[in-house]
Amino acid sequence: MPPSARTPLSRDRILRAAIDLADRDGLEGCTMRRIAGELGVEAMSLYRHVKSKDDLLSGLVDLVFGEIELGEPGTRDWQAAMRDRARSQLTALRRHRWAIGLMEGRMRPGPESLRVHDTTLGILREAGFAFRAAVRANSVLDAYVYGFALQERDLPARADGATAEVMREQIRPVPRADAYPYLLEAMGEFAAAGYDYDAEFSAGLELILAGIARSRR
Amino acid sequence: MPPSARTPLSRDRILRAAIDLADRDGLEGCTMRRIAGELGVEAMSLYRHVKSKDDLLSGLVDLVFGEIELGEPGTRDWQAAMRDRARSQLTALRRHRWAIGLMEGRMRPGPESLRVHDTTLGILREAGFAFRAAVRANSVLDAYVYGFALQERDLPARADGATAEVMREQIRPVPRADAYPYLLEAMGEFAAAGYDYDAEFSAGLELILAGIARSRR
DNA sequence: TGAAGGGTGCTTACGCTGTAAGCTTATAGC
DNA sequence: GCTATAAGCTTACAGCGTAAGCACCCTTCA
Repeated sequence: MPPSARTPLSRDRILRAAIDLADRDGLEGCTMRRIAGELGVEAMSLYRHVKSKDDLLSGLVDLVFGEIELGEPGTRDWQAAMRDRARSQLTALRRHRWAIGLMEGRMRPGPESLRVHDTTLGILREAGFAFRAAVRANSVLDAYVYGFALQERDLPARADGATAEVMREQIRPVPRADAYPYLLEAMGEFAAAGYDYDAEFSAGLELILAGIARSRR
Repeated sequence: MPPSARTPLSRDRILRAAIDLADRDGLEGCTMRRIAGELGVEAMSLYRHVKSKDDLLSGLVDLVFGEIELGEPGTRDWQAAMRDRARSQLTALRRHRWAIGLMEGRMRPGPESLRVHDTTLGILREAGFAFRAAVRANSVLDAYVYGFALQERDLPARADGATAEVMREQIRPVPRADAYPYLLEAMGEFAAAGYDYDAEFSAGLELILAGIARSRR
């Protein structure tokens, strides 16, 4: 193959290949050799552009942060802004489920991570939140979004009949299945009427936004 | 060595050794060979008592769920009960930071996990929550606790001077450090006055509890 | 007393991982 | 056209989870 035919490797191309692979095969499917393979290259070649696997993961995380959309501080109602931010964040986490456990764990946050945190804080500050209150509101909302994404990722269940069946299956091996009456009640209900993740997310979000609004008097 | 001198292996002994190892060295330090080493045994011997590494992890997770303390449904004020539960859950997650990303991800939840979810639901139901409201309240609280634990785990920072220094360090490599004015403000504040995780957790928790109480009118 | 059988732990081996060291080839500047 | 530099490749190693099969001990029954 003529050398001109191959696009040169770059950190960006590597990260993009890696994120696609992770989206498709999960984090443990995203190995250096597979990423390289995807780019028609050997594993060790990646190390010219990436310090280590951990560095690569940091890059991926920052790419995900980059997908979170935020308005400008001071341009809108803070509740609307925070609502949009939470939704955008959830969307990004849904698109890249493997990232959920990684988002906050990086030793040195990338520029997109810094941007997100700074802007969110800014929105609250410009809306008149006292410093401590802004940090707290931000922390509570953030915790909620991550936690929700975590729950949602791990319930293999969507709200169809299969869900209830799966859960019932899980409970069966237990000595006395009726030892969990409330859980069984829940399963029956969901099997009958379904469970709408989006609606539940919104409901929880509104509840928290109201709590924040109220807590600053 | 005389055979009577060695305690026989068992699933329970293995899980206990593994949880200690994970607490000490983190999840990636907790390999089959190391666990075995801790017990004076070869790696493959573990497979007599544990189906796979994943099975072992499920066992660990259920052990952590087992540390979450809950009262009996119907015996107390639901807010007090949920507050205690959230604190107990956070304590368990702090003790076993490696577990945070694993707690909800198991394909078949163990008996302790089922107990926790059932009892929490029960507390709310017995306090008069409608079915959907109980599930929602539980989900929001759960999300908050996991999310908070996640944030807390990943900020290597405690609220001392080192924290601000670390964060400042992280921002430095960025083109224009003053591109993050709100973040810098936050760092300055925390460096001066500290950041109390427990207090922040409580504040967020109360905010959510109030939101839940209000949302059911 | 002895033989059979099952459970327990060990040995060996395989394919996978991240990555250190050093080599080779392509490119750019004079 | 020669040389310095960078980019990608090759080889190799230690460690991972675990499949297959062996060796031993402990129980049970004749």
